[in-house]
Amino acid sequence: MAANEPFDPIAEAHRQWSARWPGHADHMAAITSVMRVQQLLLSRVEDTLKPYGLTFASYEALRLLAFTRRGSLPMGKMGERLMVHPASVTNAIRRLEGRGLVQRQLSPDDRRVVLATITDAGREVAEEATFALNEASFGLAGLTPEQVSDATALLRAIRVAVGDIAPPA
Amino acid sequence: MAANEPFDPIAEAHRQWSARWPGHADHMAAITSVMRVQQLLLSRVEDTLKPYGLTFASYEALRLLAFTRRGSLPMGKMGERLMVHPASVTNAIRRLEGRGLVQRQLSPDDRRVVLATITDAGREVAEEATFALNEASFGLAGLTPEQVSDATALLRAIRVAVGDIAPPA
DNA sequence: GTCCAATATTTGGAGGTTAAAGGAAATTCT
DNA sequence: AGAATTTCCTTTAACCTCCAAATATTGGAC
Repeated sequence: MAANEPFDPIAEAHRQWSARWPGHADHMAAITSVMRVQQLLLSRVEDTLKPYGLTFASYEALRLLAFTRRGSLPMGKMGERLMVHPASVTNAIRRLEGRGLVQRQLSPDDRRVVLATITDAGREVAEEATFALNEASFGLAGLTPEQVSDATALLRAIRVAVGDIAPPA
Repeated sequence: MAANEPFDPIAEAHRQWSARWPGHADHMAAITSVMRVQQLLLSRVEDTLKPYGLTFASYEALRLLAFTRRGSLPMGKMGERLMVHPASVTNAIRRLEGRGLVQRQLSPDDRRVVLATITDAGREVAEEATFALNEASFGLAGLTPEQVSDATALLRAIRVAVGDIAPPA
């Protein structure tokens, strides 16, 4: 995966773009860089999670449940917090349920609602996986703390520009 | 998709993390931000491409072919340049071939090699889609040029830290 | 009381990604 | 030559994402 070639495909694409549409090359390079870095970091994180039988998506669902007081949340709320489509939540929870890390039950208050509840086994796996991820610095060990917080700030600016979150007060 | 709620799930997750594992919260937030921004930008780009019947993956394949002299490239080379798994290339090219935007033939020099060649129709679609993406600034219109280049530089630092590319000389 | 509209979740389908396995062709070794 | 290895590509199998179309339940209007 990590080719470490002396050749950078993104830099090459930027050259091509500059030669034809000079005013737009930087935007293209930025988008492509986001895609590439996401791919690299996801791959690293999933390597760390593999021993626990979790993908990043299922880890996030489990972690979210572990954070709540009662250890349970309606499916819809999970989709909001994880910022993914409801169908993705259904999918992830179904698999976790199959492994006994989560249970599902209809809400007594509103029987349209499905409550996902983390089990003791689920809490244990979540705790161990979290330790492993923290230990690995989520794959960002090679960066300085400043680089990490600068990157987060810039990404937050993009989220604001795109309307994902409100601008800072 | 763009909820624009007064509530930021990533900020909330960062709070939770800080309360338990203070030294690792920033890494977690950085990773999660990369994932989220990738999702947002991909969605915007694909909205722009939709009228042309292209996804971002297939657009990139088409654009890559259009950049070459003869308009053709071996499948393997495409995987390297696009930084994706060979199976992804097979997939993307199969679909493009079905639409008549690309043709496939065995290389006369080495019959293990499959050459993908862009057709005239393919060049036309690539040109139009590129115009649309440039016009939309790849979804980054709300950012200053400095923010765009800063983000790209920081993402390049991450790629270096992760071993994706060599450090600058 | 009924009926209709909104809400919550699941299902099915199209695409994308990777890993693993297999066939065919080229290359290398003996 | 002949055999073994390597390379290139495709296929299959998991998973993830989203969308669109059911289903079921609630709640409000009449």
